[in-house]
Amino acid sequence: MSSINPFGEFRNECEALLKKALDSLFHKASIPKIVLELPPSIEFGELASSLCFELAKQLGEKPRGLAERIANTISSMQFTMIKSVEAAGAGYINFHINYGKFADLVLESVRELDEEYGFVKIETPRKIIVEHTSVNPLHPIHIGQARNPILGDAIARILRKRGHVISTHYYVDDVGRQTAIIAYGYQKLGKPRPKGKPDHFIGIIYTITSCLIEMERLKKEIENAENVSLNEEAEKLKRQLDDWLSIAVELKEKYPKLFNRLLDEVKRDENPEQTINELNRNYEKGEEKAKEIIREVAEQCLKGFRETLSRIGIFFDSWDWESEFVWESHVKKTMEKLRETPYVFKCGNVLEFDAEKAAKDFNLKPALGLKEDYEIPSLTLVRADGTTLYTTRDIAYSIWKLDKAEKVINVIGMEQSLAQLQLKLALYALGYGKKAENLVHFAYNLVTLPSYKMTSRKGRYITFDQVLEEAVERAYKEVSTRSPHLSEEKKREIAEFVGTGAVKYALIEVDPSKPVIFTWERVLNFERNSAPYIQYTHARACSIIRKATSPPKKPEYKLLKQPIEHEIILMISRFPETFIDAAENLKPNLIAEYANLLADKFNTFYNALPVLKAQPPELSDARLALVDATRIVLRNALGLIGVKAPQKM
RNA sequence: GGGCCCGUAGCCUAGUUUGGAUAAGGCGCCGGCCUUCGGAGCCGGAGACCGGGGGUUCAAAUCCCCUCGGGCCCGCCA
Repeated sequence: MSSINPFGEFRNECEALLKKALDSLFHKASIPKIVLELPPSIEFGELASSLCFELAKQLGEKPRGLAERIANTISSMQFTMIKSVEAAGAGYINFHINYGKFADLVLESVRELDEEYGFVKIETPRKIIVEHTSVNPLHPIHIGQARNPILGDAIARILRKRGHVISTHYYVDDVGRQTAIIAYGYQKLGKPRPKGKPDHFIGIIYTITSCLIEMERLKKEIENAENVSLNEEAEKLKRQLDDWLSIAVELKEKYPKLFNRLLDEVKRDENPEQTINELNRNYEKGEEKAKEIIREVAEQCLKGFRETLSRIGIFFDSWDWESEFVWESHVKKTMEKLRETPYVFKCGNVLEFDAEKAAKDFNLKPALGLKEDYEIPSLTLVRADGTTLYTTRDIAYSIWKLDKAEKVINVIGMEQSLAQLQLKLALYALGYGKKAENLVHFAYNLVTLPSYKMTSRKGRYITFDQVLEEAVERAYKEVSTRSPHLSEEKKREIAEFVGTGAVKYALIEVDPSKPVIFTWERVLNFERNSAPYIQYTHARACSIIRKATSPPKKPEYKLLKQPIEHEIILMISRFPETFIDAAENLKPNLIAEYANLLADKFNTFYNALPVLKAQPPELSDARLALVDATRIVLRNALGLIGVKAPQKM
């Protein structure tokens, strides 16, 4: 006897009995929809219904009386998984589980299904593209961006286990002004070979170059503004310039050689702005020289990204280059089609998309959760010089993705909500409305630093590599004090999965819609961070199993009578429902929370009750099965969020 | 000015989609545990008018309206 969803079996039985009782007692019309809820405490049973409150209103009777009648009716019926049904409180009906039978079902199911326990498959699997990370190849991945790969990877893992066919995509944003700027700087330096990690090296060049370029640009604009005596405007620009000047001082101090060389080179160029724009135009055209230099820079960066991401077990099925969509005319064709719709208008030499009109014509505001009187800003599609903008190219890319898959989940920060909305509306305008419904913007809130705002353009950031390094280093010290007897190699290995696990957990445990303020304390304090705690708990369970002379031979599950044992069995039985919830609502944090709670309960059990030395042997065997099941569920849960479950640590 | 997101003990968070019983964890604080299988652990305690005000309801942290505080967006950046 085994079940992929043991708690579901209990739930079904309760529902069926409740329905039967209601049908026999009351008229169909007065019966409210049956919903069973999880009671706040185990003393109220494992499932409960509050429908008597509603029923009472309909019938003009007291809820408590109704609850008693229903409970009595059910009690006279036949049931298997239920121990008792009681009326309670002001009018609740509480269902209590028969733990003797239930423990048998739960523990046998977990141990039999093992690596598949909990992963209830969806009836209709779909082909889903999860696009995540997609950090621009200009600078290293910083901690503000690190929430993206971790969430994206967890979502992909969860949906895959749900039975969907998942393909993870990285969108390489190699087109645009910013890539032209870094390529410009790289070229001016004579294509230097990177010192250290390539993305870090590129990041430094990028910041210095864009700083120098911005200062040049601002100086000219200030001049212009003063010539036509726009004093207020000039003041504003001067403040911006001051900001960049202070950054220039920082950069010059940190990287004197690179800074001075780039400064000389930029000064020698009569019009750097023009050179950069030309490079950008040439790249969009697919001109060989531009291609060579920009691709070289981008590849250097991606090499660094792959290094970082593979360290934490994140890989991609596809690397999609934005430039390919330009060169292969996807963008051009999409633009041509879009121009034929009534939603594109000219503003000088600039092409604009009328998102507001599209939303109105297709009556999409209610469905998109927008107020009717909110006017959606228009989106610029093409610059005066004929080059395209990011979101324009993203329209073509989105169509490509939607052609390849039935559903597309884009993991993108919530600051891009408006652009994602405009993109979606453009798809409707193009006649892709049906497909656009399957385009999901998985938005997450920002990771910020308490002291200053991270900006990659200004080079003010903490890199993800730095965070991982610190975390692993700190874990190493921790391991060394706790287990000094281990070999150096072993210590390093443990430090690696503890440190990276802690970082992952810290970024995944919080609801993605909430902002996270990054502090070293938050990520590196292993006393408070739950990943090492859960890993430790798992290792503890493994340790007991190692010490057992044999697998449980004749467990007598009826002997598991302690409340904490019941709580663990119940919790384990609910893993499948938690998994479904996390998968259907894209909430990886539920898994993190679940694993932590299960670990808590297991540690309570561990401290209170003996396993191997328990008497009689049938009880010892039953507890051993409980330990084994907990081990399996902890491992399966950690696997969903990409955290290693170690046998020892 | 408009739009979106967030607000729960000193601090970090769960619970809000689908309203139900005593608002749940962790950190920190106070007091205990060499109890056998791993102390990255366990047990106990103090600590919250769920940002504020109205409303709907038998029932509101949860739904509606107003309001305050913080963040983000409204670019020929991405």
